[in-house]
Amino acid sequence: MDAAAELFSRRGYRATTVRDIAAAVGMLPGSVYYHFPSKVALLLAVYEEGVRRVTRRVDEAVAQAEGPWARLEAACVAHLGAVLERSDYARVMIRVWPDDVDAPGDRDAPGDGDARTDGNARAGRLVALRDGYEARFRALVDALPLPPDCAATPLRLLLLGGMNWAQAWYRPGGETPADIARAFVRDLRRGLDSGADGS
Amino acid sequence: MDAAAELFSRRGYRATTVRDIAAAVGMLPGSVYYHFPSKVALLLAVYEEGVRRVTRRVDEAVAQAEGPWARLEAACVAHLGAVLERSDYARVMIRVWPDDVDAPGDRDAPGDGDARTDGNARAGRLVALRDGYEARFRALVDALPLPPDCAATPLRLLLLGGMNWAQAWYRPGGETPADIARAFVRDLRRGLDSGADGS
Amino acid sequence: MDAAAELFSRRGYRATTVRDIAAAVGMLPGSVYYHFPSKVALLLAVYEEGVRRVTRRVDEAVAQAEGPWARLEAACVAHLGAVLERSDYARVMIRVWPDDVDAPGDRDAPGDGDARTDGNARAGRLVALRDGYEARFRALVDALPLPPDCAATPLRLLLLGGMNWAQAWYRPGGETPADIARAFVRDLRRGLDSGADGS
Amino acid sequence: MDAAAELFSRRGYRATTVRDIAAAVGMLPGSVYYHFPSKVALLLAVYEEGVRRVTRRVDEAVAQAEGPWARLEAACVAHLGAVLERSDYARVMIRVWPDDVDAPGDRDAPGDGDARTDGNARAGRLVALRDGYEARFRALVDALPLPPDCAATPLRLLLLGGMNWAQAWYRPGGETPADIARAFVRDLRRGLDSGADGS
DNA sequence: CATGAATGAGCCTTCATTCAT
DNA sequence: AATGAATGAAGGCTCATTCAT
Repeated sequence: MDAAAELFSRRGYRATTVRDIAAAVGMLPGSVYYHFPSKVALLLAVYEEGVRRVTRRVDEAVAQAEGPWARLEAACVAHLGAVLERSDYARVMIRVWPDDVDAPGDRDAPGDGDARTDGNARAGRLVALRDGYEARFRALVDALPLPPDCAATPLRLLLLGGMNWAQAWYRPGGETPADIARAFVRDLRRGLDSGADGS
Repeated sequence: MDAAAELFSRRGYRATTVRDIAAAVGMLPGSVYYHFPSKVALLLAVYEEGVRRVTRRVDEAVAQAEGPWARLEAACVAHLGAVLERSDYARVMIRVWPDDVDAPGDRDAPGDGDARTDGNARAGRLVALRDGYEARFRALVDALPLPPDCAATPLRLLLLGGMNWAQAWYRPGGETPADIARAFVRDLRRGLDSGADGS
Repeated sequence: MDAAAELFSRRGYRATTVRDIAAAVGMLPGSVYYHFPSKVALLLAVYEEGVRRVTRRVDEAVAQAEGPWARLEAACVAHLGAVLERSDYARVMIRVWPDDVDAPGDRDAPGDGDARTDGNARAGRLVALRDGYEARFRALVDALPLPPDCAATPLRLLLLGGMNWAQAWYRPGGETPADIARAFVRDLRRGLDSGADGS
Repeated sequence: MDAAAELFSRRGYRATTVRDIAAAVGMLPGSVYYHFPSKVALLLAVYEEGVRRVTRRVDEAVAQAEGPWARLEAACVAHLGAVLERSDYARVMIRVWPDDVDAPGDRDAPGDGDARTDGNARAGRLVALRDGYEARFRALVDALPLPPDCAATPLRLLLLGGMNWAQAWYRPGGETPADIARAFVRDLRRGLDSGADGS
């Protein structure tokens, strides 16, 4: 029944109705609630499964590569493949913003109003899941033999962002996700400045 | 009235109600419709203004820089600054996915089903606006003195994606958007591989 | 399974779900339907049992008392005890209004519209049960040596109403139901007793 | 629009749907929410109005009577008239039990589970309103010249209960509510009156 | 005897939108 | 230029009920 991942990944969380999901599997809306207590719970389950799958895929790919750059490249190939083509579950991780799940009526909750402090539990769960996953990339990038004046953080953020954003422009049929991932890593690895001049 | 940009950028299109927007300016929901024929039209106006603003900002920055890398860097600093801090309008460009505006009831339209062909007019307008803007970056990257075997497209996509995705993790108070943008460009420009080994 | 009486008596008929009842005995909702054909049937069974129990209790109490006033008092002590403390089944008789069981969709049934004439069969059953039980009190009050200008009906209605309504304010810990019942009867008796005899 | 009182008083709170109420005034369900933020709020408004009306009626009647028994009788005539015939609003006070408005899903709320301690705010409001009103009767009964061994509380409870429960059996066409109320008071008075005087 | 899975009608509520004033 | 009142289509969710196993 978890092909609800397909709808969440394609239309986003809010634009997907429980009715849509039910209809997609030939059920009636009420029936969904036998399996999941709420729409949010369904999303959470899908999201978790997405993280689980992409994590396994990446871990396997990394395990088979040698050398820090090769490992990072393997991870990126796995990540981008999952996120663009392989798995609706993984796609959900990218398409759904954590705060999409905040209750619509919970605005101006009592309190000092710092939404980042008393942050919603559900959104928080999503963020935690994503963070847990991305820790892998942190480790991979930290293991790189980088020039002393080059910080790992922006590099990681650039790479992950570039891949995640790919959902905005990627269309099947052109270059494969694997090719794209390899190009990204290669661009970062070697100097792009052919020499000449500069600023 | 266009401080609706704030809500669209913070909560997304679907999670923002016309009521919210009206209330934010002390109006009643019906009154919004005197100024804009529909919620989508409002978004479009905001989106267009966002594109306009970020375009101007980028163009000005580029005009004052010399050399292809410096010009790209200036553009990135302008872009990231707008998208992260400066402008709710610009933020909307990133936060709102074009297909968020597709009519909820227009699903499974009859036809051959190629969403790219019969694509929704409103979503199409948004895409067109974004594409028009991103053409600047295409030109900027094409002007770079790149190694012969290095394609401009993935490079551009990586850079833009890295910047746009920054909305997902950026929090004010740390490194400035300008610093981040410069780090991104620098990382791409010079080689990151310190030499040693590889594979 | 008939500890569903507890829920009906505490929450009322409509506020109690079949799920609640099933869960209270460690079953699943569907399983309830092996034992009872419908929720209404369950209520009816509980209601009947309630009437049966309170009837037995009252009859026993009355049998052991002598004199019309003493018999009435005994009946009231038994009734109020059952209805306030002793039995969830009896409590249901008071808490559930007969028309609570009318089918929600059966409104504006075609016909002459006299709700008392075409009255719903289920509600009617409940009313009949209650009436049958209250006949006891009618007899008890009719047996009282009342002044000639004092009608038995209002007296009975006042007494029964006062007792039944006690569910609205009674809290365990204060005066006992028996004390309350005795006070009610005594308040009515003084002066109503034309003189003759008594308990 | 407050003719929703009619439905609440006739069918009870839970059995009355917002659709019913809207239909009764030729509206659509959503339109009700322009005037009241929720079904509970509507009930509260009706309930409050019911208390207000019955209070005014009783106060006026009491003001025109002289002597403690006459004042009590006047109050009862007013109360029973309102509750049985005059006002749907007043009827709601009797028909709707405060805990009918408790949220259906709020069961097993966190905490030690004493529902009477952490009682629901909405139910509490209803109880407070009713208590405020019934204080009048407390004062009226306390002012009665009762025999020393006769407690005012059970007397009041008997009388109020007898009247409120009348909704369960009263049918228009027979004795009038005023007659019934007078009979109730008279039944109680004879003998309860320590002798002195009266109306 | 009981469960797991599903149904379908209905519920309260939301929300973009309309329109006379 | 804005409001007040309504609309109507959904939306998430509940619940009595069914039924094959």
